[in-house]
Amino acid sequence: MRLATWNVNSLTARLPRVSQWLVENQPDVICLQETKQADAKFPADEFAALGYESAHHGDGRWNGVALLSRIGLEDPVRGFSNDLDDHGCRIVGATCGGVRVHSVYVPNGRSLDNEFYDIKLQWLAQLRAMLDQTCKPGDSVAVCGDFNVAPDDGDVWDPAAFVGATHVSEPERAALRHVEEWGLHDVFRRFNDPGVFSWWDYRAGDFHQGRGMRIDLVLISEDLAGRATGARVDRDARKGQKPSDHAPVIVDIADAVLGS
DNA sequence: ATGGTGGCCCGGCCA
Repeated sequence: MRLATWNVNSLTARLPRVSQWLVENQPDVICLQETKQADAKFPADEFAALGYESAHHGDGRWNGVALLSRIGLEDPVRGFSNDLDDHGCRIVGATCGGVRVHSVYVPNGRSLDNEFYDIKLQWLAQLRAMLDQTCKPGDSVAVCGDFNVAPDDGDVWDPAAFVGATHVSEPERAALRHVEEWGLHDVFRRFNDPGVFSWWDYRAGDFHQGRGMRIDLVLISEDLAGRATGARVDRDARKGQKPSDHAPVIVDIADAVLGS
């Protein structure tokens, strides 16, 4: 199973690049964030022509998340599934090939003293609560998306530049760890050194200067993590004409237990 | 330099 996540920063602006990327990279499941589309505008037909079923959760101008799968897509749920506010279409889940997959776009937080920072912490707590309420230990689960949190200082180009800023603060890192402590593994660093990033600001040539962060995560349950065979960022997708400010993250998972 | 770039959609918000 090839599982990917990509914040596309407007699917309307990015559709040609996304379609081409699907053809070239052949993910079985991909989670998209920041589609910035209403459900009626989501190009389900174009994805269907490429072999993907899809579920989208968006109301227009901001946020918007989607799941695409070519290995089945059952029981889609838009929002948190427990009546908690997902603050503008930030989570969609479905069962794909026996794995309960969630595409998430965690609120940015803006700044430590901003009300949206508290909403970010609450949102991560709600994500954990949703897992507790809808999934059992032992289930195959993936939570993939733009978490707007760099898990540790090795996921930031210069930790000193972010003192007092969001994405690196201890409370949000703790909130992310609490999600992982449900039973999810961030396997990326098993296959990559520190300093491999998934997002670079559009401004000031940050991408070409290597000033990025790893905030796009693929979190997978124990059974899947034990079968992970690789993880990478497709930096090429951040290059060229009209890129998203995020690059796709890909994790490959073997179908059977390795070495047995 | 308290900026910068890009998306939405046209003045200002959001990242």
